[in-house]
Amino acid sequence: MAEEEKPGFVDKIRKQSEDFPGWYNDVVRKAQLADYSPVKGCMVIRPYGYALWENVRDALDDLIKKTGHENWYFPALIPLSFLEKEAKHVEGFKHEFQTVTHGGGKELDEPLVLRPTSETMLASVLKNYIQSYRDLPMLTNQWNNVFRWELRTRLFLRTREFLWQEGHTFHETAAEAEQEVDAMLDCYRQIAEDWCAMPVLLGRKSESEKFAGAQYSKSIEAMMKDGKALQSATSHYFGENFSRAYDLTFTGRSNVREYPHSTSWGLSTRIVGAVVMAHGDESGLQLPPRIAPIQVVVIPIFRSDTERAQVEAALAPVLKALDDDDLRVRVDWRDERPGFKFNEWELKGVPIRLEVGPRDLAKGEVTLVQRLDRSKQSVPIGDLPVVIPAMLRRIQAALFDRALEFRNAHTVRLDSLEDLVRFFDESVGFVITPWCERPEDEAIVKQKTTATTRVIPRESTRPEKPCAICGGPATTEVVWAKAY
RNA sequence: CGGGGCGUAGCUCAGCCAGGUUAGAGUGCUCGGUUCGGGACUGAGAGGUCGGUGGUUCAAAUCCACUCGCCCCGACCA
Repeated sequence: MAEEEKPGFVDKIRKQSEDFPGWYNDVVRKAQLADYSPVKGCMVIRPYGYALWENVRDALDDLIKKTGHENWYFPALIPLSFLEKEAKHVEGFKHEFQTVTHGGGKELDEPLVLRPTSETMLASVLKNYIQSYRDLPMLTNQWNNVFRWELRTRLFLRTREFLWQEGHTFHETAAEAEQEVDAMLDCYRQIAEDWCAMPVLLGRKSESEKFAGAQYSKSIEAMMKDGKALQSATSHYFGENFSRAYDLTFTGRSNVREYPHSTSWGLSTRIVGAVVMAHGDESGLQLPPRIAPIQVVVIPIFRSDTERAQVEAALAPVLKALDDDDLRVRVDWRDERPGFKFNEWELKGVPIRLEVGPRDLAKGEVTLVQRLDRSKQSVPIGDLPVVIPAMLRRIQAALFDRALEFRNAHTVRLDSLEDLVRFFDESVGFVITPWCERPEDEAIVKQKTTATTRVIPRESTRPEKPCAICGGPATTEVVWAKAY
């Protein structure tokens, strides 16, 4: 019988190939990553999803600390007047404010805004700690929640409250601050590529796509399996914008008051949604081993109490072989049939399944099955300490390679508006064109295709051909895509 | 915020158009038996303010109005 015909199949997950958004919702909820909550637009992150986030978080926290930053914590409530000091910033965010107006049953003299981001709080607070060039660079980070009044929400991708880290730094010179922007963007590239196995494009955002209040923004962009782009982290250069708005100054080396140059950069729980959509398939999640909450799930197989005892005894040396702090192993002793467990752990994306049953025991071996392609192999128990870590590394690399191959297969270079419009009419993916950087061109393309500019790639050079949209002299290449 | 779709058991849904016994199915859940290498079978059982409010009617899951929520597509949006 085909899997689709089996009773209850429809209760599992919708097909990725037929209904991508429905598939995404099903996978997130049925793999128990997250769920809807009693509060509109806000989600509950369940233990399996939170463990996944923790693994990404810990890896990034490590990088942030290794690059010299320290973690702080700042208040979640920001006086409205703080936010209003930087005109473009407040203009960009005011429609998303969620505001506390009452305390102790009385109306507050001044409303407090639930932080949508903390540039204004940081500038207001850090001016007390920055007096001299000797206090710079000030390299801060905080892990927190932020609130934005989104009109259309999706689990992990866009919610009214979400978790992230926001780094904020202040520097003596523009050059040093700009280096910081690139250095942190590279940390994000490492998290995306080396940990989440998602190849990303690095580059600068267009003027119309940049962060409110920034001089420029950079981002990493990943391709999802439906060909859409997901902005997976951003890094912003503010110049003196925030320092001036908050009158944050330091005494420079020549004894004059100067404005420091600042940056901010963030990566959020959205990355979890990215991992789901970058690697998942019809059976559910596929988690990169380095961030998988469970890397190896052990399925004992037995038909009687006698066999159960035999399997249990045989499992002792297996678990001992896998007893490594760097290996995350779970044994599934639940009273269910093996096939049920196979399907469930595939839905949850566990990279390796280790089966131990009578047939294996007779040979002194176990069966390893890779989530990647369901390939099976028998391995002597004694070889597990070597075979398992090697297999996890190969799976990690294979997921990255597969995602890169997918992206390459869905990326084209085009030179005209007609070709670009036709591409988005009948296809999905990234389109690279020469561009003159006029915002008017973005409006035209968006109106015709709903695609937007994602990044001006870091490595792009001035093209010889004219702007694909208006025919004017092109100044750069740009990547167009439909985006989340 | 605009357009479309949908709210009936934990989940997926039927019933509504054409109002009429005690509101159903599958799956899940609890207990028992047989099973167990790709989503088992079977017996018994628990589980529902039919999203909410108001209206029409002898009678509303079903018709009407309002409202709340969810999903999709847009707009908006680091």
